[in-house]
Amino acid sequence: MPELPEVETVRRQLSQRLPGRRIVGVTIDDPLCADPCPPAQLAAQLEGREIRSVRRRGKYLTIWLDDGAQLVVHLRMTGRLLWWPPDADVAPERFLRATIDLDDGSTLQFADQRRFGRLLRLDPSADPEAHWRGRVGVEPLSGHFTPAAFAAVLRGRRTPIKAALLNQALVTGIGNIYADEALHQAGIHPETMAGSLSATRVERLRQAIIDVLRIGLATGGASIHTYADALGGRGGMQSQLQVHLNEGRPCPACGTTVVKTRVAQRGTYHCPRCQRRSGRRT
DNA sequence: ATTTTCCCCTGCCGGC
DNA sequence: TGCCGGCAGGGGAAAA
Repeated sequence: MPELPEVETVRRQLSQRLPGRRIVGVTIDDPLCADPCPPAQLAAQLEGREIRSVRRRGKYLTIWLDDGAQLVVHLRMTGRLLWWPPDADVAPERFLRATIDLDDGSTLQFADQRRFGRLLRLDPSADPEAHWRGRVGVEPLSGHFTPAAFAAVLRGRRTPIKAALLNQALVTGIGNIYADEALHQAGIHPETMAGSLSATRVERLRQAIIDVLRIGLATGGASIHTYADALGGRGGMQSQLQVHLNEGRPCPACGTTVVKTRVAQRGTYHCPRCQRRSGRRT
C-alpha cells in the first residue's frame, strides 16, 4: 500500500523528470479512474499543458501545470505511476488505466489492479485549499509536526490510537504499515485510547512516526503487494518490518510471538510484550 | 462534532 | 479440479 514513504519516493523520481515537459497526449482506458469527470474532458484539459512541479500532500501526488491547475493522483491500494524514458520499449502494463505522453517522447503510465486509484484535476479558479481542508492534516516529516501539534490533534480523542494514526485529517501520510511499526517502536498498544496517552508517550510516538517514515523513505518504501516506484523498482522496507505482517513470528525486540488483531476495521499487528495494554482503553 | 459502518474493486487463498 | 465465500485495505459518504 503506498503510504507517505512510497508516494514520496515516486514524487522524487518524477520531480527530476517531469518539470519542463509538455503534455502532448492523454489516453484514459478506464473511465473509473477519472470519475466523476468525463475522461474526454480531463484529457482535453491536460493536453497542451506544461508541467511545472511535482509535489505531495499526504498520500496525494500533485502535478502542477502551467495554467495553475493541479493534476492530483492518488494510488490508493494498488496504483502505480510508471515513467518511461524517450524511445523506451514501453511495456504493456496489465492493469493500465491511463497514459500521459510527453513532448520529449517520454511516457507516464497509470496502472491500478484494484481500480481504487484516482486522477483528479483541481481547477485554478477554485480555492486551492478547498480540496484539502479537513482531509489532510499535518505532514509528519515537516517542521509543523511538533510535540504540541501532535498532542493537540490527539487531545480528547476517544478512538484507539491506531485509528487516530490512520485518520489522514489528523496526521497525513501514515497507513496501516507505518502505523503498526510506529506503535511498536513506541511501545504502545494499538487499542489505547488516543486521548489518554501521557505526554511522554505521545512524544515517544511522535519520534517513532518520524523514525519509521524516514527508514521507509531511506529504503525506497515497502513493496508488499504491488507497489513499485516510478521506475518500476521495488523498495526494501518490507524486510525491515518489525511486526507488520509478522503474525506468529518472534518480535525482533523481545522474541515474543507477534499477534494479529483487528482494530478500526484494519488488520493490526503488535507485540503483546513490547506493547502492553495500559491506561484507559476504548 | 466525533465516531463508526458500509462500500467500492479485484486477485488471491482456503475450504469443500 | 473448480466453485465460492471471505479477506485485503484508503478513503469518502452515510449513518449513528
